[in-house]
Amino acid sequence: MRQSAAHKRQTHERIVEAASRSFRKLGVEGVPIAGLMRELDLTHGGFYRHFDSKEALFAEALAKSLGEVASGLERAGEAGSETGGLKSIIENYLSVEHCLNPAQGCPVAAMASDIGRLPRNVRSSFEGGLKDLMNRIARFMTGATDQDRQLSFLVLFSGLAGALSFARTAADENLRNAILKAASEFYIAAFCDRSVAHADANRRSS
Amino acid sequence: MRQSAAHKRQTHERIVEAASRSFRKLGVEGVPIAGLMRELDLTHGGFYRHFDSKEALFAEALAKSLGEVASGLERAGEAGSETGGLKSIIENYLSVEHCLNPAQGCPVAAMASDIGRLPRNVRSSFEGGLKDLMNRIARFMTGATDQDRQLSFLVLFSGLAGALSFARTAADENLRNAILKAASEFYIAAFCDRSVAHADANRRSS
DNA sequence: TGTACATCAGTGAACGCGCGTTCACTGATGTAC
DNA sequence: TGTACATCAGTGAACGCGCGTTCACTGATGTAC
Repeated sequence: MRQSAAHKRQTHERIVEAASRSFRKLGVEGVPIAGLMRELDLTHGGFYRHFDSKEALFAEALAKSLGEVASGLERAGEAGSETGGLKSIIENYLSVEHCLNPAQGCPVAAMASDIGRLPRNVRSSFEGGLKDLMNRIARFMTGATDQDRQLSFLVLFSGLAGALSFARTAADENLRNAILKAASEFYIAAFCDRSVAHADANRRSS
Repeated sequence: MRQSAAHKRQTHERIVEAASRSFRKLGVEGVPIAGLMRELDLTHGGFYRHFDSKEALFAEALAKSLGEVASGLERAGEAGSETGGLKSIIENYLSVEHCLNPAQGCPVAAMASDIGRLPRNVRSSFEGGLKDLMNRIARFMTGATDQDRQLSFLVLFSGLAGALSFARTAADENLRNAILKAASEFYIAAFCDRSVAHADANRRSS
């Protein structure tokens, strides 16, 4: 029952899509290939017509979800452009909705520790996707040079991911929401209002 | 070959100690019980004389490492008290050394995503340890009330953990060090120098 | 103090299970003539 | 346009392995007399 080339591409895409959601929700080890394929009404044997290994799928799913996050943040930034865009980006990232839906959210917040333990070559390809993200969003940052804005973005992004990831560890809903709110206000004040502290830090480091 | 009660306590402690290091380095799934016991020149069968399950060990190891982090940060804060303490805490947390040694470092930075996926009861006990940590370190924060200082601490702590965790995903050493440096300078500027932005955020949230 | 017995920390084989990966096979699709 | 053949996406059984956990056993330690 061979399928057409177009159908193969579609199946490949469906696997990556489902994997990217499951990995974010359950972690790499929490997603068996057989289960993933069953979810798509396929059997596990066919998996290796599409990917060399589970790790290769993970790398591809990670890249895809990182690209989606970039698009989402870009959209949020453009939608809120009358207040500089960045405020919308921060509020969007630290929303209760994002916190409650890791499967559709940022892979860094959902899997930072898993990514850190990956073999070097996979981390390098991840770094590529990350630089794309950085280049698309850095324009919303304040800062004199491109490099300033890029570094600022990395600081902000890691802080946002840390806050979201941390909020998700909270068992108590009130604590979780308090963290999201406080972090959101802090980063908006630090990076949007006048970015005093932040500009200082950059100036001193140069 | 029954051992004395004192010897049992000592063995228990050795297992927790080795586990807390291995879990931080390799993640929960990366540490088989048999391997852990072998590392201590024991066999895996005896494990269940000490713990109900692997998960119970994880909870205990997590609590222990969280307590050690609290002590380390407290020590750093007191050592650098002439500059307010907080600067030392931040520099200590975001040091290259901490980044390169997850096994001896902060469990939140090393395992945030794993913790978020834990069953609720384990997350609740983790939250207890976290509140201890918060209560010990919040005194180094600026802020009018206890609650202000505690919330500030949570924002700072999650940001630090995010930056460290993110730096560890970087395949490129220069990028990794740049993130650590930029984040360190940013958080020092935001929370130590005058804490302008931060005080603003707190004021607005009340 | 000595003796008989219960306890239980630690051993090592075994159980049951789920996982990533492989492979012979099927049959619809694409291609060469 | 029709026919013969090669390709290869997907199937489902199987392989090999490592894991968490259990269990009968051992023998030093603690306890009761």
